[in-house]
Amino acid sequence: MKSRTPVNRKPTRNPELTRRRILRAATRLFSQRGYDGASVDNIVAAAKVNKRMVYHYFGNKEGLYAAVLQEVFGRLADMELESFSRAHDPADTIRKILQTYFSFLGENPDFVALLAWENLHHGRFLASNPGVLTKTPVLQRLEDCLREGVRRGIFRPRVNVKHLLISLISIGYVYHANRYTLSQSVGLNLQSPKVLQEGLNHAVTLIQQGLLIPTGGSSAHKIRRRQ
Amino acid sequence: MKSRTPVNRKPTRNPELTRRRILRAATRLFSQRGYDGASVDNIVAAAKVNKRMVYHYFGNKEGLYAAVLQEVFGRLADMELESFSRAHDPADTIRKILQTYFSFLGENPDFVALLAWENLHHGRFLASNPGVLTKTPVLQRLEDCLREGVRRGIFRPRVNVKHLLISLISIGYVYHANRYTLSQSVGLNLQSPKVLQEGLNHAVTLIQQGLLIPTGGSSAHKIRRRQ
Amino acid sequence: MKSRTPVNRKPTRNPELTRRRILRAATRLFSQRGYDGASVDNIVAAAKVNKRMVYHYFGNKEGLYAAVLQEVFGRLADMELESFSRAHDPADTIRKILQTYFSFLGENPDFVALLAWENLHHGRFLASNPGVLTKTPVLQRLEDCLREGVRRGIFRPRVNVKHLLISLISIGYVYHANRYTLSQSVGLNLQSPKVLQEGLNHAVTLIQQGLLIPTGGSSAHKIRRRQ
Amino acid sequence: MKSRTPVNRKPTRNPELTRRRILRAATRLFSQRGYDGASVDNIVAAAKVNKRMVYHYFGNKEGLYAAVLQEVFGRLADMELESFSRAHDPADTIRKILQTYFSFLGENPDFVALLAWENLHHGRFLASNPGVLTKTPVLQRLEDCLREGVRRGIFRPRVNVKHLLISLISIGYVYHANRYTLSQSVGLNLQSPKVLQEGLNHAVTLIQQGLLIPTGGSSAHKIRRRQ
DNA sequence: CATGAATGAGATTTCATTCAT
DNA sequence: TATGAATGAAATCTCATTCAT
Repeated sequence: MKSRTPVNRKPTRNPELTRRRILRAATRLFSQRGYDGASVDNIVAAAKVNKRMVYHYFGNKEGLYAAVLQEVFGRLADMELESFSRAHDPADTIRKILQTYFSFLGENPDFVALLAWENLHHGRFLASNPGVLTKTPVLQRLEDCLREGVRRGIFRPRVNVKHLLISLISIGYVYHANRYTLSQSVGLNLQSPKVLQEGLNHAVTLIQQGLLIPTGGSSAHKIRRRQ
Repeated sequence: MKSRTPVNRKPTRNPELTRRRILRAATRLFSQRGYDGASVDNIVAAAKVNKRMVYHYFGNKEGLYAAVLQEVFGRLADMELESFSRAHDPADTIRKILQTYFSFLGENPDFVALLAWENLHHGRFLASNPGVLTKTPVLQRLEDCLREGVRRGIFRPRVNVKHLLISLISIGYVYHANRYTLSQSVGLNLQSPKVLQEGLNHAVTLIQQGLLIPTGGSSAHKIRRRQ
Repeated sequence: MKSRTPVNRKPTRNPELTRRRILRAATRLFSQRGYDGASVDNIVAAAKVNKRMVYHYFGNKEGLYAAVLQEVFGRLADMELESFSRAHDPADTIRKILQTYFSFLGENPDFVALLAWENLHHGRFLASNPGVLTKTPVLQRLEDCLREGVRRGIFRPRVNVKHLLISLISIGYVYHANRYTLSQSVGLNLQSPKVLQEGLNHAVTLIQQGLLIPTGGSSAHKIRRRQ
Repeated sequence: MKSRTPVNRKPTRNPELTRRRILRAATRLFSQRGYDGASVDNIVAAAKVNKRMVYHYFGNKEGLYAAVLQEVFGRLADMELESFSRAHDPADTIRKILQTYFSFLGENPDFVALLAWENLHHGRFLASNPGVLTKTPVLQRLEDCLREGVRRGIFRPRVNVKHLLISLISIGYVYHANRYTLSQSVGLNLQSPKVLQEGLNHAVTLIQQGLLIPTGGSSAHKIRRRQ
């Protein structure tokens, strides 16, 4: 049984702006420090809004985190819908996919970080918000590409498309997500754009080549039999 | 409404055991929840030791975290020294490296998680504890392997060994580190050992193949020119 | 992780309904959780009205509470005016009064609860809102009844009517207000209508009997002397 | 990932005293303001201890409340074991029980208040802490007393002992628990010791009388038939 | 070596209330 | 009349760390 007489100062009275400011600050801080490392206090200080507004617009910290994930992971979906629409020749398609993921990850460090946080939390938020991360349409595109490559007699048959997509994503991903540890253990400065470009070129060649029909050389033969 | 009747546990008086218990609990909790998510209280509760002991043995929370990193990242170094000792034929070596990293990451989820946390923190602890993660000896081994492959006329020349190592690590790493998000977006259950085995086989073929000298086929030619 | 997509409900534009909805929800929540336990947010959520309306119609939370008390305690006054109108024979009147209070309390758990809250708050609101709980007209009725009983030679003289009224109210009250603790300590399920009916019958006999002129028996004599 | 360097001032280092101080302050404040009305801040301020100690000793606010209930309700159990041990003559026993409850409630306003709070919360804490309020041993004592009274030919047979006990408790209880509202509606100052004493005397007479075998008077006959 | 009591700061969340529209 | 945005204070509880024994 208490009475409280709040003194108001100067309300912003711009709901959309308030919401956006919170979301933007939260995106930055969650991706930098993770769910536990970023406090609501940090976020509202960065967003320059009243703390209460987080609860007004997002319910609670988890709700805010979910909204951030939705927005950031939505960028991937948008990108995937935009790109990969037109058909190219098979080898080019492979290159295009690699390039596109590589660029996207490079330009969206928020995404890279949040994806990593999410995996570390065993996909806990994604599990409770299905639809935030959906099955990628690139899979279909890649399947068509592989089939076409085989039809033209340049690609090996029976390549598993899902595992291939994982390979394509992996190589790009690790350059950005594991920048700091890889720099140390491999001895390459992965912050450098030049090195990143080298990496992408390397990967394109490696994987395009890896899909080709093997030459009749004896050693190549040996390789295939060993698996 | 937890019951808080304090139980006077009698002192353990076993310094080495106490230390190990703390380290074990901390490894689990730090890898599960990260530095911020795991509290000293959580750790001592899991380790069933007195809280003060953490400060006794490790100075503070950061010291404990550093000790955990040292121990866990040390396993990688140990593994790298053990394996890759003697030369096989080049293609086999590639397979062996891939396989070894893949197994190591599968068997050391702590390592995978802590590596990810560390990257998310921009390698902050690794930077202040140099020597925890050193330049890998595998690089030399791989370089020898590549040179031998070229000498035997089966591998392409001018393959960048550092980027190749990154590729080798990447593919294995992502299967384990991005298990949860990849499962959703690609539609493969990466928890399944069978699927993991498929992934490894796929990767071995892809990369071995990717290192071969390309056939004289027109399309392959096109590929190389495009880069 | 509540979903907070705001739904723009269109204004009700029905002042009387809005007021009633607030009052109804507040009555329920205040009686369930007390003044401190029921928040304005709880109440407006239950009433499905805009929070500002509480302040519009009732000034503030205390005003709302006062309005609730007024309404609920008014029911007692109404009941007291309705019942006990015409004279019956004295013993019957006693029974009637007991029965009526008992039923009223059983049918108005809100009243029971708010009365208890009010006592726990040392009658704070009643003190600042005199007239909400007035001296009961039943007192006069009971006095007449006692006098008549004495005149007829069946009731003891010199029975204090105020204390008698307290006794009548007490027994009914406790069955409803202390339902939960009494059930445990006495071992009767006071939720059961059958048990409540037994209790009422028991009380009627006990008190009717208690008002009679004691027999000349030696033991009864002893009792009276002992006090 | 924050660092905090706490500055300690002057630890009390007296666990038993600290615990007692918290418990005493909590008992007072919970009984005065209820669970919701008493804040942990209020309690630690009154107890002059560090807030953290509440959580150290009692887990959380609910745990503290449970401990308070245990202590306060324990007083009733202690009282019940102490009193009512020796046999008196039946009428005296009735008086003794009434008197004892009346005194206990008068001397333990904490108990009265917490009992009321607990009922208002539908016995929520008692339900989760069974054993705090047990079936009273007075029941047995009262049963013996009734039987003896019947044997001696002074008490009516077939009086329900459980309902009688409720009656005995009720009358004493209401004088203390409903002091504020009853004062207003009946017009008696229930704060006054003199009035309380009158009330007790009234109740003793009423109930002792109510247990007697009814006289053969015609009106008394009518009463019994009406039920 | 080991214990658990003690601490101040800060975490998330809810409070009653007022503002602009 | 009605809405929902906005607010400062305070709620419960946890944090990393240090103290006396």
